[in-house]
Amino acid sequence: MDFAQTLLAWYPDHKRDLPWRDTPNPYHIWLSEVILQQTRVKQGLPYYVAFVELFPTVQDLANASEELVMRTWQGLGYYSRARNMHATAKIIAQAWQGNFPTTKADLIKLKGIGEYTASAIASFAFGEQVAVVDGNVFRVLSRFFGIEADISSPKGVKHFQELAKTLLPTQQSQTYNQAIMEFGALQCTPQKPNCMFCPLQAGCVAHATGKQDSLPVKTQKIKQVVYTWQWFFIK
DNA sequence: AATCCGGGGTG
DNA sequence: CACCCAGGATT
Repeated sequence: MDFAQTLLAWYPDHKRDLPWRDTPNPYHIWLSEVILQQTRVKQGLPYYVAFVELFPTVQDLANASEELVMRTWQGLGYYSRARNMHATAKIIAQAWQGNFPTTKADLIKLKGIGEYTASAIASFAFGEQVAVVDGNVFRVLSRFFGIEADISSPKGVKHFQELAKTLLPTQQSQTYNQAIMEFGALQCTPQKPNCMFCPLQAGCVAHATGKQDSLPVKTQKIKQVVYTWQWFFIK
């Protein structure tokens, strides 16, 4: 069984039951994707529930006050996500008559929707044949194929995006995209991946070479936050 | 290409 | 404390 088929077989028995799964509603999918940017599912889930409850449709979000939108986002961080989301809701409500753009090409033009999110919405909501590449996918691919391209450089990112394209199955590409991300989140985790019980173990380069902990390669300037005893005196 | 944006969990 | 999280925008 090849890479994609193994993940497709693994997925049904392991996937978490999340409210934005198994829905074709592009508005709900978009909400979840924006909320989950650089945010763990456990932290984002209650915010997703709150947004759907307060703003059932994209028109409702568009018509909401900036103050209410920001207040609902309060505590999630990366606040430009909320401002961009609100602006994009207005664009979709007006220029698109409340109907989401249905292609990655059109989606990526919207504020707060980049390469990843455009691909995710196009795949999950509209079944477009595009590979979705997020932090989970970088990790799974770099380990399984033993790729040491640096994911903090545009060149490295491109390398993984090209590889991801070649792996995309012609059938069930949408489910496959969700499967590989879920696999990265639950099985091929950043620290202490569960290699002992892994359906991809036999073909995994990182497992064979013991490089699980050094992949993916990500070189980045470490921002040094200095904590000193002086803080103690700040009242 | 490098920086910035952030709260929260993990080892 | 260092690193990471369903990344994107700006410089």
